[in-house]
Amino acid sequence: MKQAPSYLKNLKQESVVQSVINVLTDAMRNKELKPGDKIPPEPELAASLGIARSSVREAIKILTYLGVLESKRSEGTFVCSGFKESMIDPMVYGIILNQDSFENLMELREMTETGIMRLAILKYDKAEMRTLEGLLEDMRAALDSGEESVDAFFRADNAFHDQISQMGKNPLADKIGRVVRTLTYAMRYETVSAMIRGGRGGELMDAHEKLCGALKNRDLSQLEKIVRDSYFGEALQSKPEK
Amino acid sequence: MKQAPSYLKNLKQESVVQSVINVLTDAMRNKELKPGDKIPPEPELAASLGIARSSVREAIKILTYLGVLESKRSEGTFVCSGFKESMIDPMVYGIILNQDSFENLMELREMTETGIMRLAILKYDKAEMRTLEGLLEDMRAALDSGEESVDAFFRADNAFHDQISQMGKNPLADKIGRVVRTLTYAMRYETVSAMIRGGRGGELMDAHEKLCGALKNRDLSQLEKIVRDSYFGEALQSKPEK
DNA sequence: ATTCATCATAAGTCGGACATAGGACACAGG
DNA sequence: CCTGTGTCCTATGTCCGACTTATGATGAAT
Repeated sequence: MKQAPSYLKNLKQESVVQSVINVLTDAMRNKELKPGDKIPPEPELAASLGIARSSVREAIKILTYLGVLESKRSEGTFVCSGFKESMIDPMVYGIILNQDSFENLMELREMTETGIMRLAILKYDKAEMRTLEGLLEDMRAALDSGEESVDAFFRADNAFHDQISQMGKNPLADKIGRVVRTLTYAMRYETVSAMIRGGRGGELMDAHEKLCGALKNRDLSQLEKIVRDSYFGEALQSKPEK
Repeated sequence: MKQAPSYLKNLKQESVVQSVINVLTDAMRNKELKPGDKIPPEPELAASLGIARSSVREAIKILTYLGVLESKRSEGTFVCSGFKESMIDPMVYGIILNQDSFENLMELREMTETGIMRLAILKYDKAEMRTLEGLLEDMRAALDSGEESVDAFFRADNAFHDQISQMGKNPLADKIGRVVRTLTYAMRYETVSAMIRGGRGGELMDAHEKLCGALKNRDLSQLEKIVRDSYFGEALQSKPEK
C-alpha cells in the first residue's frame, strides 16, 4: 500500500445535486428557511444557482423523500414542519438489505419496547390507561371468540403496543417503536399464531395483563422484571429457521 | 368540515418516481436484487418500464441518498451491502426542523443506551472488557491532566460508549446508538464540560466506573439501578433553556 | 352569495443531447 | 515479464427545452 504524499489533497468535487441540498439545508440551519416556508420555484432556483432544473429537481426529490420538503403541484415546494412518516424509510431499507437480522431485529424490538414502556410508565394519564385497558379487553374477547381468533387478537395486540407507544409522549421514540413493530410484524404474527393455536393463548393474555398492571401501578422494577422474565422470552425462543 | 361519503376511495395515483422505487424495493424484498447486485443501466431501465430516464434517475437518486443504492460513474448502480452512514441524514434533517426535540432526544438516548448496555452485559467477551477498562483509564487520565481536559475526556467518554455499543454485538442497535450519540453530541458536550469545570468531574468518573463494574459483574439489576438513579440523571437535570 | 368557467402557476413527465469518469484492453518500452 | 500509457467504451452526471396536468385564484354568470 503506497502512501500518498501529503500535499495531494483529495479533490473530488461534490456533485451539483449535493451542493443544492447543502444550499437548502444550510438555509434551514440559518433559519432563513423555516418550516412552512415556500422555496423558490424549480426553474427560478435553477437559474439563480446557474444549474439545470433537473438537478434542482433531484435535490428537491431527495429532500422530499427524506421528509424535509413537501411539493405541491401548481403551488410550490415547502419546508415541512415536524416529523414526517418518510423519515423512517431509510431505516426500513437498511433492514431489508441486512440479511440475517432476525435476532438483531428481535433484540432491537426488546430494546425499543422496553424503553417506550419506561417512558409510558412515567407519563401516561388516566384516559390513556382506560384506552389501554379497553384494548386488553379486545384481546381477551378475540381470544375467547374461538376459531380464527388469531387475526383479531393480533390486531388488538398491535393496537395495545401502539397505545403504550403513544403514552410515552415522545414522538421520536414512538416513531421508532412503530418502525420496529412494522419490521417485526410478520415474525410476531407467526409467534402469536403458533401460541394461540398451540393452546397457549392464556400465557399471552397473562403477559399482557401483567404488563398493563405494572403500568397501572407505575411500578418500574416490576415492569423490568416482567419484560426480562416472560414477555419477550417466548418470542426469542420460538424463532423460525436461521 | 364536510365528511366524504365512505364509498369514495381516495385514488390519487402514485407518481412515476414512486412506482420505480417500489419496483426496485420489491425486487429487493424478493431477493431478486441482493446487496452487491448491479441494477440495469438507467436508459435500459427507463425503456423496460416505459418511462423517461429522468424519472428513473430521480428514483435512483433518492434510494442512493437513502443508502440503498450506490452509483458509480461509468460502472453502473449497485445495491448497497449493509448499512451506510447516510442513514443518519434523515434524522438529522428531522431534528433541524423539530424545534423542541431536546428532551425527546435525551429520552431517546437513555432508551438506546440502556438497551445497548443490556445487550452488552449478555454478550461481551473478556478482551472487549479490557478495552473498555482501558478507555476508563483514558477518561481518568484526561480528568487528572488538569486544564483543558474537557475535550480529551469527552473523546474518551464517547469511545467508552461506542465500545459498549460494539459489545452488544448487534449491528442494528449499534448503528442506532451511534446515530443517537451523534445527534446528542453537542448537548452532551455542554453537560460534560459544565460538570468538569464545575469541579464535578469526580461524579462523572464515578458513574462510569459503576457502570463498568456492573458490566463486569454481568449484573443486570445493578446496571438498571445505576442507569435509573445516577447515570442519566445529571444530563436530564442540567438541560439548557427550553 | 354561490357556482361555475377560465387562466396562470408550478410541479410532473418526457426525450434527447453532450460531458466526463472509470474500467478494460491492447500495446509499446523498460 | 510487467509496467505504464493511450484508446475506446460504458454508464452516470448534467443540461436543455418542451409538453402535461393538478390546483389555487380570478372573475363572470346564476
